[in-house]
Amino acid sequence: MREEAMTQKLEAKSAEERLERLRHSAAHIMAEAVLEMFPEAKIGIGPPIDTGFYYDFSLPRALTPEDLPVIEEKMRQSVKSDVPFAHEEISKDAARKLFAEQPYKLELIDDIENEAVSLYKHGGFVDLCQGPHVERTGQVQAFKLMNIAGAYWRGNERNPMLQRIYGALYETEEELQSHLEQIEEAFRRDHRRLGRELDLFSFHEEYGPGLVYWHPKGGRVRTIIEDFWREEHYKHGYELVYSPHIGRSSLWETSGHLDFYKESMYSPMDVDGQDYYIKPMNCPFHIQIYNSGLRSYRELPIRLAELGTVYRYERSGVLHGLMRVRGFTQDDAHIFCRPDQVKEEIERCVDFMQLFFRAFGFEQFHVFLSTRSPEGNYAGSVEDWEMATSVLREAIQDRGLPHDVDEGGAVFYGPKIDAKLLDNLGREWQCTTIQFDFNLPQRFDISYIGEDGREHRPYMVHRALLGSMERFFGVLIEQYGGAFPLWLAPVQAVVIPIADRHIEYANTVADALRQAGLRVEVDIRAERMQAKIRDAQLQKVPYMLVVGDREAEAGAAAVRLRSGDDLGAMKLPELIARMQAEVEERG
RNA sequence: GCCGAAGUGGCGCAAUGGUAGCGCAAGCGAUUUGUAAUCGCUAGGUUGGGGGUUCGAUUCCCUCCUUCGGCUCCA
Repeated sequence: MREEAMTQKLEAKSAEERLERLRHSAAHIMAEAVLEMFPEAKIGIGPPIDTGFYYDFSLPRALTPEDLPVIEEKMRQSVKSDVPFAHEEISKDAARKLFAEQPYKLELIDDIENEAVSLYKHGGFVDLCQGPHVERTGQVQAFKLMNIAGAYWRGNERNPMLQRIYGALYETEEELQSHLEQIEEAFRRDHRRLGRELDLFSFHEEYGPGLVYWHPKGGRVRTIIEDFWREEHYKHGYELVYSPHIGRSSLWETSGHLDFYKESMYSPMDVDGQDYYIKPMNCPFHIQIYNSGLRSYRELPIRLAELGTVYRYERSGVLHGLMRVRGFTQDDAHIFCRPDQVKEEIERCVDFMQLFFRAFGFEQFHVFLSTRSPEGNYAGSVEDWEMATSVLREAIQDRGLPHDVDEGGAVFYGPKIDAKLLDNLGREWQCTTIQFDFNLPQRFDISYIGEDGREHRPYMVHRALLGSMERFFGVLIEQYGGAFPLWLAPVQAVVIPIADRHIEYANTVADALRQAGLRVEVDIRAERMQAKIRDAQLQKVPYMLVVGDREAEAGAAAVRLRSGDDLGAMKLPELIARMQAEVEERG
C-alpha cells in the first residue's frame, strides 16, 4: 500500500515534470516563430507556468490578436518538422558573442555565476536556458496561444515594457479543450457578471470607479455574513468598536502613514483650517481606544474588532470588480497582549480564520509566512522579529497548514501570515492577514502596567480574517457560482402560484415561512408556472414552492429544489423544519 | 501608473462614411396555465465625454474618462 502510494506519487511527479518540459519547449518554439516574423526582435524570458507558457519580446510594433494565429501556424510547422532539442554548454564569453544582438540575454548572462552557461537549441533557434526540454519539437502538440499582454522586463516597473504572449498547453488535446471550457465556465461564474445577473451590486464608473453599490440582495448576504461574524467575535472574546472615518493630519503623522502610506491616501479635506484625512486603515483609531485609559496587565489581551470602512487610492489599472476596489470594509481587529500571551493569541487567530473558511465552504486556501530579509529597515528589535516569526510559523505548522515562506515579504513593521483564496480562474486574492506590529505601539507610546507596577509595552497584532467584505463577497460569489447555500441565499424560497386563484394561499405559505425566519418571495406575475420556475432557477433560488389546488387543499407546497430535484408535496410544518435545519447547519 | 484591446437602449449583440437595427428585459393588454421561456402591442439611443477631418462620422484622426486581459502594487 505504502509502496503503491509512493509509485503513484513518483508517477504524478514525473507527469508534472513532463508537462513542464512540454510547456517550456513550446515557449522556445514560439520564440522561434516570433523571431521568424520579426528578425530584429529582442527576446526576454519564456518560462512554463501552471496552465502553459509565455515568452516576452521587444518588437518593432505592437502585436494584435490577428498575429496570434499566424505565430501559432509557424509553431505548428516547427512541430511538424520534428527537430530535436539539443543541449550545449559554452563559456560566458562565447555566449556573449552568440547573443551579441540580444541585450536581455546579455543581462542574464552577466548574472550567471558559473563560468559555463547552458544553451538549448532546436532547428535554427538557440536560447540561453537551463532546460530541461522534451526530446523533439514534434512532442509539443496540444497548445493554443491565448493572449497578448504587457510585462515589465524582470517585473520591475522602471524597466522597459515587453510584449508577452501567453499560451495554454496540456498533455493531450482533451485536456487542453477541457481547460478552454473551464475558462468559458469561469466567465459564466465571474462575480462581476453574476453580480449584475443576480442583482447583488453595481458600479457607477461615471461617479467614481472602484466604489461599490450594494443592492438589496447583495446587502442581504453581507448582513448575514456580518451578523455571523459579530456573533462569532463576541463568542471568541473580542469587543466590537466603531471608529471615525476621518482623522486630523496629526494622527496620521504620529502613525507614520503620512510618511509611508501617503500615496495610497486621498488628499486631505479642510475642516476649520485643519487637514483631515479619510482613513486608509483603522489601526490608529483602535490604538486611541486602547489608550483611552490606563491599562493593567490583568485586562490583557484586549481584542478590538471593527467592520471598518477604509478608502485607499488604487492605481487605475488595478481595479477589478469587487476584488480590488477603492473603498472597502475590513473585518479588522487589533489585539493588544502581553509577551506571554502572544503565542496563544496567534493560534487563536489561525483557528478563527479556519472557522470562517470552513463556514463559508472554502477548502482551498494558500497560506504564506512573510518574513524579513536580512537587510532592510525594520521597526522593532531583531529578537522581537525572531520571536514573532517563530510563533507565526509554529501556529501554522501545528495545524498542519501547508504554507510558503515569502522571505523578505514582511512589511517594515512586522512579520505576518497571509491566506489567499482562489477565484474561479485560479487567481489568488489575499484575504486573511495576521500581522505583528512593532511600529505603532512605539509611535503612540502605548503601555500597560505590569505586575511589577511598571509600564510595559504591549504586543500588537493586526488581523483581518475575511479580509474585506467586498473581496470576500467576490470570492464567495465565484466559489458558489452565485448559488449560495440556504443560510446565505438572499431569497431562500419563491412561492409559485399556478393560477391567480392560488395567490392568496401562496401568501399564506410565504407568511408562514417568514414567521419562521425564512426569506421568501411570492411570484405573482401573470406568467405561466414554467416561466416562474425558469426565472427562479436563473436567480439560483434554493427552494421553489409550487402551489395549486392540490397544495392549497392539503396545506402543503410542492417542493422543487434548485438542483432540479422534485421533493413532491410537503406539509408546511415539515417544510419549515427541513429548511430551518438546513440553515442551522449552514448548508 | 505602464502595454494592448474595447466602449452602440437596463443586459447581450448588429450596422464601415449616407435615415442606428435585433434578441432578452421593461410597460400595457389578452391568456389562468402542474415543474426551465404564452401571445400581441408599445416605449426606450445627441453610438462613453470633448475636439477635429468631411457636404455628411457609430464608422477616420486627436484627447480625456471608463472597462477588459496582463505587468507593477495590494485587503
